[in-house]
Amino acid sequence: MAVSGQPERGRHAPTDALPVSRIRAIPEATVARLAGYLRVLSGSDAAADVTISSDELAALAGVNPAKLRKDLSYLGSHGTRGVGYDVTTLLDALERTLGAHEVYPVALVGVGHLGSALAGYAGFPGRGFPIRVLLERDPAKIGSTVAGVRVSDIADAQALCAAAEVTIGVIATPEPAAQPVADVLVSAGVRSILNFAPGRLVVPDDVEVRRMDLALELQMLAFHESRRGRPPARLEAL
Amino acid sequence: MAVSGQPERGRHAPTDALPVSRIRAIPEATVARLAGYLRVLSGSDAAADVTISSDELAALAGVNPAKLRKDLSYLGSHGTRGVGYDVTTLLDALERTLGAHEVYPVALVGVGHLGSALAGYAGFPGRGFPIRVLLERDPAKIGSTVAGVRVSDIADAQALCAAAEVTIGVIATPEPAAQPVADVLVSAGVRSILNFAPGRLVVPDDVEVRRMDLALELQMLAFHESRRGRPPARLEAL
DNA sequence: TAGATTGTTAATCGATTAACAATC
DNA sequence: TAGATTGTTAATCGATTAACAATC
Repeated sequence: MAVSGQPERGRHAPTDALPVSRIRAIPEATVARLAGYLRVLSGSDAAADVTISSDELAALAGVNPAKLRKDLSYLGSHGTRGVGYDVTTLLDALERTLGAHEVYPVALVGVGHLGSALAGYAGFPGRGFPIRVLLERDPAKIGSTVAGVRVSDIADAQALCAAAEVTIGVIATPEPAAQPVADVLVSAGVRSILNFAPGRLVVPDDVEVRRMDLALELQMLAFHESRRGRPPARLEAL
Repeated sequence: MAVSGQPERGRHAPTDALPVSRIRAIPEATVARLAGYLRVLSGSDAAADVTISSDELAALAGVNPAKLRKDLSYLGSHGTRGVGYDVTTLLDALERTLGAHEVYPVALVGVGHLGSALAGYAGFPGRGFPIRVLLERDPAKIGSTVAGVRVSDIADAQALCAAAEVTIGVIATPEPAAQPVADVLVSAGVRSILNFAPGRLVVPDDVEVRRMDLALELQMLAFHESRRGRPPARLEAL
């Protein structure tokens, strides 16, 4: 596997035997864009062609072609100089790297308006993320059925998540419950959390949290609005 | 206003007369963190103290103290060396810079499960973002009332948004409708859009779009899960 | 071979962080 | 004054982009 006789690149060589896609850590921003490329490529328009150039795909994805090639280089070499990328091969490499071939069972906590709406997304986008567990604290909701799944007691999180082999937890509770719920999910073995409650969660280092913070996003838009010439509707304080 | 007699710092001096907070463009990442500081400071715990140090606030917000001070320096000088930041003054500076004193009327498009849930957030977080207009394409929904607001025809977007002085548009439609809806909002004068539909919107340069892309976030979590030792539940293709 | 396009290097840009002089 | 903490500079780090040699 290792290149024999050649001087080694890195100072240490513990990753020599790993497949190419693991040699370098892929930057977060690149992963996000890779998901974007996968999405545009899967969208039937482009998939019809046998081959696609970095310029074409970059235009579809709305990014700089140099950045796109740099991004794709993290997958290894899947293009042909003078020709472009074979769409099928590239799709496969993207899916493989992103783990998009696999199924990630989801536990969703908080079956209020938002939680129910999320559960209703037909098992979440693209069938890779089936909601297998619904959890609640409110006894009035426990036992009911939402989107075809029985709502269970948050107290049973550990057993249910283990049985359903849950890998991703989604928090759709009111703000004050978010941190305790995260603690419960973590102790139930969940290592990936999507958080719809505002604010930051404190979790162990090996737990990945992605935020969907509506209040934050609105605040960012408000900032930009307030910087525009046009003054907003009305002033409150002051 | 300008420092007389002193050599000028920048090459050009067109911003000399502007208030301190506008002299430098504030990086996007900094704005996001500023919103975080505002949030922790408003959370009654910290607000009780008269003064707070960068170390304390940094700990509360979960960031590096040096970064915090750098971030706050974009607001101008509001701290006292040897003492810390006066909480009231800092809160005011944060609100002023972020435009959090002001009200930003919202138009929400797509009153399905997700849209209704969003509308139900009691006029959106913190009363700064009242939903004034609800828009739909489906005749069956037009005329109904959701969260106390009448659902109107998307065809009337322009008149309704103008009358309500809408500054922020929220897209909660199915994916294929997102781009046309964005076009409608833009032509209705909306310059800030929060998009819950997957994928990228094409808009003029002066329109700010923030994405809340559930599919993308799940994909990011899936990527990290697939890199862990523990193999996920089941393999699909291949 | 000539034309096209990748993969990668190097330059640029911007953001994070450490360190410390200024100063309360 | 001595101790504490800001505001800012400079160093570091990482990501973006341009440019081009490799090569189909």
